[in-house]
Amino acid sequence: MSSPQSRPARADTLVVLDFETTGLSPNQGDRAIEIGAVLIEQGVITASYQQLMNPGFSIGNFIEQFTGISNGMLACAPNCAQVMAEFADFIGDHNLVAHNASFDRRFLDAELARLRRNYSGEFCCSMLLARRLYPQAANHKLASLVSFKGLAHDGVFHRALADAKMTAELWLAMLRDLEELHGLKAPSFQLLQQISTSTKAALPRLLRAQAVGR
DNA sequence: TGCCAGGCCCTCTTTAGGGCCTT
Repeated sequence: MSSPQSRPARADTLVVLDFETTGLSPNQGDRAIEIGAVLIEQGVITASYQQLMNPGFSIGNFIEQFTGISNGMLACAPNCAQVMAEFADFIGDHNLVAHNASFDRRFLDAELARLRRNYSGEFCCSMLLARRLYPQAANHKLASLVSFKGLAHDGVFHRALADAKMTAELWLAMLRDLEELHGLKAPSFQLLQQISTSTKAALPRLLRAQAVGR
């Protein structure tokens, strides 16, 4: 439940996060094995967090190959409870962004529920926003969008901090495009949530209304 | 018993089906 706020949250001050996991569904017993995140404050990345975590069982070969995270690497990592308690402190009460946020939100909720911890920020999905802003992109996978926007990256994919940094750069690029192409300077986080979940048909009217209202 | 993700969007839809995206 959102608490009353005196003014809308900024869209350039939030935490961008990414989980690597043992599979696709915490409801099927999957667990987080790595969390990576960056804090963006007023459009600048000011802090980062990355930690492997031991899920308590061996991960499958597919995940080892997919992420480059091995069972050997996880054997000496702290357990999920230790890491997620620390990470809950990192995110604080910031709003949150992730690429395909419904996935990361499920794992964040599941891991924090085990600790009886909670968080007050709201999620916005960079993938849904990119679908609205860049319908001409070949697809809306994170790596494809990074290439589509010509964003700098270090060639590492499917590791939590690397993906969180790329998502953050994509998010900042979308903020720039909203200002340059649509006249939306310093949009609120709530407006970006609204844009990301609007229908394709409703988007032009929404953007016009925001531009006119300024 | 048999199956096994789930949320979101799009479309010749809406009493539905299929594709995308995340690991």
